Amino acid sequence: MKVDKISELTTNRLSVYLRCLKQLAGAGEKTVSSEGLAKKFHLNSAQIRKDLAYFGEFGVRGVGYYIDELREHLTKILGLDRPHNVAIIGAGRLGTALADYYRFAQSNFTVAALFDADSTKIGQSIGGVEVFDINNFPQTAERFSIDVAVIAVPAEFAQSVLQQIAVSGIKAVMNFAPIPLQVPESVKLKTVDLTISLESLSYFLAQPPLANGKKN
Amino acid sequence: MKVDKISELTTNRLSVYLRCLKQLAGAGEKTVSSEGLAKKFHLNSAQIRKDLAYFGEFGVRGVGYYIDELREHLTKILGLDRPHNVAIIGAGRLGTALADYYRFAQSNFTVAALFDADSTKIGQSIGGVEVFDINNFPQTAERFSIDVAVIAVPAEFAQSVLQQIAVSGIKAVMNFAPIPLQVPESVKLKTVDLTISLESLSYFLAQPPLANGKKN
DNA sequence: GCCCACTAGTTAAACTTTTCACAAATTATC
DNA sequence: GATAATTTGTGAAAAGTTTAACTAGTGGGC
Repeated sequence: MKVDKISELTTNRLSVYLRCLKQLAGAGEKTVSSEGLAKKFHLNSAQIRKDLAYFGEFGVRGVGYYIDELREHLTKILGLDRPHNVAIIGAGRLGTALADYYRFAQSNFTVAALFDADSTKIGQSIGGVEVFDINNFPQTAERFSIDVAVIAVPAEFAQSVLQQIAVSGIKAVMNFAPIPLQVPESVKLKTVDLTISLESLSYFLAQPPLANGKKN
Repeated sequence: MKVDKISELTTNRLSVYLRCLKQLAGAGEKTVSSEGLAKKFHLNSAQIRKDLAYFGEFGVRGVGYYIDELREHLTKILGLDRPHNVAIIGAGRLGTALADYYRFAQSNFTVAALFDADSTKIGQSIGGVEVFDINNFPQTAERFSIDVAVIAVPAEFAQSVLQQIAVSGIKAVMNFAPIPLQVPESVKLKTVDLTISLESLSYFLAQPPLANGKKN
């Protein structure tokens, strides 16, 4: 089943499937059916099959999926078979926390450099990662083979930082600044907005509970 | 336009609109049209109108929306007209970083308490917020009038923490643990998965750039 | 080697979300 | 007060996503 464009919803789920497979492999399982995966992790089996079928025929009818084999496929599809070097822009509270978080989440992502505009921070080492001058981003990014940037600066600086990142050829950016950004053609931007998430919970709390007990 | 259930996509956008309105108000604007908002923040004007119309007729035809008035409406709809007390479960790297982050993001959310199972952490004060024993969650949550909980514990503990939270009557939970959770009926769970976000960027990098320059 | 149980891949239907397009309402202008 | 210029609110179309149902392989048991 070949298709032009794969939805981001699908690729996000591939990450989830991969994680589930790791868990099953850890438990010593050799194969798993789409139904088995679905039951265990509260997913829909048809959706799993469909998501996987976009990329090839990985399963065996009557058997299911060989876990090790499917893990390899997904790892490759997601580009996790090679290392990625991450730069975090903004060595403030959030930036350093993210650096720490990703450093200890064992994965193919290495936080290779922090960047800041504050001269008192530049040159410091935070958890073994040096803070560089944001104005030298292009050279430093090249030196460390950065391919993913994380924006963790205050909202008002996010747009100009994004521009700086973009011109130095970075293609993948994760943004934590709570502000809509104008995204250059060349860049894939993924925004995580911690404020929106909280406010959406607040909305839920503000709703009058339904009298009939129907799910909201 | 009354409707049974409001989509979460809609309520998330309400947060965005509210933020845009704050910015416009700060710039001294008095009214704004859906088209004006859309242009300025890269949204779709019909969608803005529709999202707002779910909750009432806030606009004036021929004029647009009165910014102050609409802000008040949205603030109320999102339940941001009253304070919320947040508990963060897990006083590790991520938990403390989030506590810090939310403490300084000026908003109606106050991080009132941290919780952990590690006895060496319990009793400590981190950024002015005390760490309590997770086993006393129900009493402590009651004492601080907690209405939102944030799960920032390792994946393997997330499910049991969620259960503990749920039984003590908390209705809104934000989860940072990268694992699918079984959610009790009474709870609204919002998961933010920092790993999936990164992996989805990795997928993008792994894709061969399209020869015809079509957008991917 | 044939049948049965099982399960992937796929087509089609159902559902959700976004976008379009226009009638209805409002203000400014003459 | 009629006319033109706006701009909302909304019904309908379009696009996208999920779920269900079905077809076609696969392997084990006999």
